[in-house]
Amino acid sequence: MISRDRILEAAGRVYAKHGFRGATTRLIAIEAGVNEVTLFRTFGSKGALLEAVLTHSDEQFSVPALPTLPVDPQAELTAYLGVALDKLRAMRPLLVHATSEVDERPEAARFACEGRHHAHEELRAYVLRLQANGLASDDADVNTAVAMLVSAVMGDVMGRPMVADTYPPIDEAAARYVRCFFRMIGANTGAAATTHRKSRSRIA
Amino acid sequence: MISRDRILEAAGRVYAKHGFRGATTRLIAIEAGVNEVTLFRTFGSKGALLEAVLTHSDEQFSVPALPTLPVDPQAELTAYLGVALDKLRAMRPLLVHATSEVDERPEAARFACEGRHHAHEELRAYVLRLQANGLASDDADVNTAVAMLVSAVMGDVMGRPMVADTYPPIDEAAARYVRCFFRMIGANTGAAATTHRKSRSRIA
DNA sequence: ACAGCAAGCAAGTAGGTACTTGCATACTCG
DNA sequence: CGAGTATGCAAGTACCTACTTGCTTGCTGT
Repeated sequence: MISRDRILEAAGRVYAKHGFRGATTRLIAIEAGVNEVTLFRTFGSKGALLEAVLTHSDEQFSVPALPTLPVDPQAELTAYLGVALDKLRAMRPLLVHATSEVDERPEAARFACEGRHHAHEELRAYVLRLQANGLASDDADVNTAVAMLVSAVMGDVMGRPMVADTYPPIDEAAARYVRCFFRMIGANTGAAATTHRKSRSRIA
Repeated sequence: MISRDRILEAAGRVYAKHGFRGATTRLIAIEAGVNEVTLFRTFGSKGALLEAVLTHSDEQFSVPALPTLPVDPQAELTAYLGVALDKLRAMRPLLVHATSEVDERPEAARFACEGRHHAHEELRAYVLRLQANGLASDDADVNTAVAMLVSAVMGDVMGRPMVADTYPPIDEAAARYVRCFFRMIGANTGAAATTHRKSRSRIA
């Protein structure tokens, strides 16, 4: 039963590279250093194997929750986005293929959607807490703002490898998204340290 | 030579539905109501056909430019985003498949990236014009804000069909993104008509 | 009327795909 | 030691894929 894990991980890699149709059982077997029959004996069929890969993959995906009581919103959000960006970048290839196969393989839908939905709810709740504590303006369009932030993160992860030059520098991305987001929801960006950040506002 | 166009459009539809590997020549021929050999006689190979589909598709894609001299930024941007959203939604399936196949079919990259890059530059230039005319704050992080707006549009197009409930209502989307964007760049949202829009700020 | 060309049709080639079967090998546990 | 179990290997099945060939049909322009 050692091979099971080897196959799972190999399948993950091959699937990430070539998508479902491109991930042939032969390729997966070779990548796992395992005989092709073992693959069928262990998982039954290619479809079942790929399903196992997806559930296995989003079991491993977890982002630390945002604090219930906001104390330093800017730092908290930046850290949250930083972790989310890292984890999402690691699973980008899987995500993009899963997204494109949602129509043909419905089991991919959960994988491609669940995360976004969860993140949206978490962020939305957090902003409502900010509002409740007077840390964000009341007339903000919270839902749209959060949707834009989530899209920014997803867009960064999905698009940066293809068109890097339209995104903020990778090591500043999280912080910049947060600052822009704070302006959207009318939160004062780091009350105490109102640094004059004018010089940083242009890039290329 | 009637069949050439029929094949091109049929190939577009089949490719949009099944991706490159799933778009078999047989399927395309059937969809076009044409014999399979005609397809090879006209385009030479499946790869060449799909390349023709992509170039054909982004020739047709055009969004009206933003005005050189901004007079009603909110209306102008909203209209611009509205058109972009519509056009992108129409080509979403093509886009998502092209994105997932960038690694294997480099000719798909141009198709998947060019639009985003162009839109970013156009929007960025527009915002700089807003700033020059005193219609947007000078300390805004223009590049990041524009990246977030573009991501919001792409995210809406790509994600809404899968997780509709996290996005603003489809008929208000453009306007809401623009309002949030204006807060990001410190633009006064509709100078003359400072309507009390507090009641509209929450959704679900 | 006749040449030329676009298209259909039937059949075939060479290779890849998921998946199966039968048998041999090794390793583990009682 | 001996039974069970996991794995490897060789071969095969049935089907799909891109692409080709040779021949026929029908329409078009001169």
